[in-house]
Amino acid sequence: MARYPKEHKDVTRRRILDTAGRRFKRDGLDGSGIATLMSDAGLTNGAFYAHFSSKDDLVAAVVSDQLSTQAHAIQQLRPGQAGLEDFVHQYLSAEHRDEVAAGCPSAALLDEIGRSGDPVKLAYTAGAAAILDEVTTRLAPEDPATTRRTAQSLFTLLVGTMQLARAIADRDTSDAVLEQGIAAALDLLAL
Amino acid sequence: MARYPKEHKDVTRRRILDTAGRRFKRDGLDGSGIATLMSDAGLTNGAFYAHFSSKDDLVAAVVSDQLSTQAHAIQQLRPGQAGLEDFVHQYLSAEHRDEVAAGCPSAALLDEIGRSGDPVKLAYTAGAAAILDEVTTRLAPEDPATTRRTAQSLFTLLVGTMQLARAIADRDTSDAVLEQGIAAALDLLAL
DNA sequence: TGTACATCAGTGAACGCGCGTTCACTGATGTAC
DNA sequence: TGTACATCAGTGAACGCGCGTTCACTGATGTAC
Repeated sequence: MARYPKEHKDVTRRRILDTAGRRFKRDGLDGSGIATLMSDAGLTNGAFYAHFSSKDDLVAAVVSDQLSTQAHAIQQLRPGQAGLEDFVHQYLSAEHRDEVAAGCPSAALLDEIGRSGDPVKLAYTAGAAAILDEVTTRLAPEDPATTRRTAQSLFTLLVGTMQLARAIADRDTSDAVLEQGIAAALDLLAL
Repeated sequence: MARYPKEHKDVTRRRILDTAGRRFKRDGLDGSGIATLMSDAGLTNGAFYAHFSSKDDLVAAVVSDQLSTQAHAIQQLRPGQAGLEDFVHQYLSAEHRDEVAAGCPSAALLDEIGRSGDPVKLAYTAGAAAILDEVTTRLAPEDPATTRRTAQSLFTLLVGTMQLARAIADRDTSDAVLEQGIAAALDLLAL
């Protein structure tokens, strides 16, 4: 197999990015090996280095891809604050808590990204800025400084709440954490 | 070496817990191996299983220990809300951001704890409840439900903000994230 | 008080395994003549 | 149109290494006589 049409390699790369995104979020960056990941993508381990120069390179690419996907999803919501309210309900749902692989990359990986090298952090920095910009433009920008603060508060509150809900062993307590989080996030938007 | 006075084994266990706490927070749960960890504690790998039945058992013990240490630290603060304001400033400081090994276990490990098994999650659940109780009792309990919500909001906001600050490559941007986080957390306490 | 023995915290080599990465190779296709 | 060749995405075995865990052993101490 080779000499495929031009787009073939791009298609494969995309498949690796999607597979890696799900695996990383489910099993962590350290908990996901190249060989099993490539096997999940229907390839063998050796093919990996035709697409990425190292695991770190893949991690940076996945972080970048996942965050821009999330920024796009936020763009697609109902316009204005109403969209953010929808987002809060989606984000702090039991479904999102239980579907880590398909969920928010920050909730799944943020502390591991903090332990990563500069290329990964740079990818995250750019991606997070795009998301915060998107949230900020949705909040009426009467007072830009305070609005930026509200956007960041909303983001960190959502991420922290989801991580807490996932770390709690008892389902009822975890559900209650999500409910309190929703109320707190909506309060924040109402200010 | 053996047949030490009664307390000797407890002293060694404590040393392993402290060493493991620092390593886990710095390098992650998956990123810390038993052999190097025991070597840091001045012992050889084999001795580990005289103290813990498995790595998971150690992780659960460390999580429990770290969170109860944090609950105690919160107890020692100035009484009432003033103590919580002090805590916000300590927590969202550049020093705390840069000293992961000595810092908050939730900021360093929360998403990895969410990926762990039930014993670890149970240890976290109990530890987090103790911390939230401590914070709740410091907030005037006029309205217990709302107070609990404020305690949880403060906790998730602090953890999320610290993780975000650590994941950002640019120091100035990270400093700004901490400042915004402090303002948001103090706003929350002022309500 | 002096000696023999039981205890058990800690030693260190070994186990099978999966890790990230390298590399000589394959073989279906597009291109050149 | 038909044949020879170059391309290169993907193969799969191999590398040295660190992982979590097991286990026969050591040897300084407390205890029994």
